Amino acid sequence: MASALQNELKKRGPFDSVQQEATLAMMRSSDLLENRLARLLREYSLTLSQYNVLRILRGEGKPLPCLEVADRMIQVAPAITRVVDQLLALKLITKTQSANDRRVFEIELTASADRLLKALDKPILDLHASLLSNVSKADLKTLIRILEAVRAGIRE
Amino acid sequence: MASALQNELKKRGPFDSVQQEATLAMMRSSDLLENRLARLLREYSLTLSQYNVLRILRGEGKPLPCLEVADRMIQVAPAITRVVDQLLALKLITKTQSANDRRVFEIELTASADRLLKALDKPILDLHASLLSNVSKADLKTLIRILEAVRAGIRE
DNA sequence: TGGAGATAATCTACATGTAAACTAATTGCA
DNA sequence: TGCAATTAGTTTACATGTAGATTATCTCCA
Repeated sequence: MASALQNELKKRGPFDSVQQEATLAMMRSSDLLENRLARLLREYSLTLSQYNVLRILRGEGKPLPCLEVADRMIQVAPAITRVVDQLLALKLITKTQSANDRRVFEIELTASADRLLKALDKPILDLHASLLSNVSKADLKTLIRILEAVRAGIRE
Repeated sequence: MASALQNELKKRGPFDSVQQEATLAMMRSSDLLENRLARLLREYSLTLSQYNVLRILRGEGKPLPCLEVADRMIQVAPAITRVVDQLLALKLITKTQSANDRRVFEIELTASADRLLKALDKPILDLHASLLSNVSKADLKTLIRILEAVRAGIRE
């Protein structure tokens, strides 16, 4: 015999929950944002992955090993290898074998990448601002805080 | 001459903003959640896309045209065509040409899909609950509310 | 010192997502 | 009526993400 609660849930499918709704909301919102960002970057012949690698390297301000970059992108090693190859071909990074540990290859931005990133700053900033223009700063800070808790919980 | 504000921003790279931080937070959180869900679904030989199609069809409770399903997934038409083909091969859906409009193909769950979804309900519910277990219900509701505003703003 | 296990990165294979061009069918309107 | 524009869906081509196996190097410790 179905409970009243179960009957109520049936309206939105069995076993629905606020956790499920939140997860779907995050995935849908993120997809939309990714699409918009990718569309802007395409005008500069960059993919989102490529841009992220460049952004991380600039954020760090010094050369980084490949897998260090992968970690910060929640990406898997083979994907980084490919992106690094692409960026090398575009002469946006250099890759040098570390003297200390010859397994490690360190990645560094070229001057050309610095210029490209500089040219991208304003358009990217504007896009971010415009995409989230109808969300208050206070809400954005709340959002960031809650999402931090989400990620902390996922990684155990 | 650099302003005090610019100097301050330099700490985290030029032109950083709360909007940018929020966007990155959403994308990273969503990626983590997607990975976990995909991992669970793989045990049932389903991809996240396939599961989403099934879930949407069950939620609707009646047959839906292909592109109607695509809309709700923020997916592009060709991707749906492929997923539909896969689900057809797995005998989890049926596809019938509409009599009213012969351009339209309506998709419907099979009894086998109903059983599969039923078997998945509990594990999926548990996973969602566990992934977000350290976020309070109140925060989840706030999260959902803010994300709705985010999406409303993106679609104009 | 030397071998087992760990680590950085790559290679291969495959599934998925997106864009662009295309087909078939419908609608609107002149 | 009939043709232009629109819409549903497919096909093709290509870029990206993930898994699993592999290579090269390093670390630890018996």
